[in-house]
Amino acid sequence: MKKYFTIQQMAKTTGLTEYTLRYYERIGLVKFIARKDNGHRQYSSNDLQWIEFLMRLRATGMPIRDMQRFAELRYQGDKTVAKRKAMLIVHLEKVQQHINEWMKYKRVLIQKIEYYSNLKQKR
Amino acid sequence: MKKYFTIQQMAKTTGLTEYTLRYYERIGLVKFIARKDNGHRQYSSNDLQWIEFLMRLRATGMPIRDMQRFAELRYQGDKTVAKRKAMLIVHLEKVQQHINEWMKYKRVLIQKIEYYSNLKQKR
DNA sequence: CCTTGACTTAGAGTGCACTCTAAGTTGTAT
DNA sequence: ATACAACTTAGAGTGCACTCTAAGTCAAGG
Repeated sequence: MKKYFTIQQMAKTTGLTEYTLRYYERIGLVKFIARKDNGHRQYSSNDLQWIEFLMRLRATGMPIRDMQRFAELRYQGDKTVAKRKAMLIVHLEKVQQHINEWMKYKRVLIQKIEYYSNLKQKR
Repeated sequence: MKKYFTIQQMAKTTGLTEYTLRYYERIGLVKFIARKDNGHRQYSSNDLQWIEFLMRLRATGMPIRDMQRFAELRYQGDKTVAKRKAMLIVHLEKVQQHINEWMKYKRVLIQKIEYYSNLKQKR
């Protein structure tokens, strides 16, 4: 019992616009979306999962170019698993660095806020 | 014994380009940079600290518009401390949210990597 | 019949934050 | 003297990731 989605439903579910969904297809991030008799896209829940994964990669700052590379590998099938894994490991490291950086900046912010609080007490 | 920097030295120290340093002045993020007799900028270590703080705000995703607002308040002096503090508290919350989000995505990445590892073992 | 919601290609426009160029000036260093 | 490193204004260009428009087609539902 498979569930299918129209492009509009996908837009609503993912938060991407229909434009972006077509754009992602155009640039090869998403491929082989099933079509109804009338040519309308029929996204499967599998497609949804893939798009949501893409969204996470974007949200963690992966450039479109790299995502295209990743998608290309994915669509080549299981033989590229090692390469994809390697890409994700590299990306994970970047994500970790980013988190570290932001935590450092967070501390700076907290210090600044504390500094402002102390200033207030003095006057 | 004050230390002064030329724009070139500032560029090197901060990692910003000279263009960007002038641009930040143009849009009001940085003001009242001292000048030598010949009109050349003389950045003080105080200026450096301010610019480095601005860079941290940028690095943590604060839009230029908000930074302009913050800078404006700063240049209005101590009477705006409360407002600046409030801005930083709001920003801190965003930074925290962002860190949480990225940590969530990090876990997703780790799971995916593990999934790939398991796939490999099966073949 | 006509509105709705898809679809197509190709290309233009947007917003952000720079980044650079042009075309000139001025003062210091070799 | 000449090269160098600044400086100015004003505006153009860049790169990214969308976002939208034009101008048309097509098929089902009320």
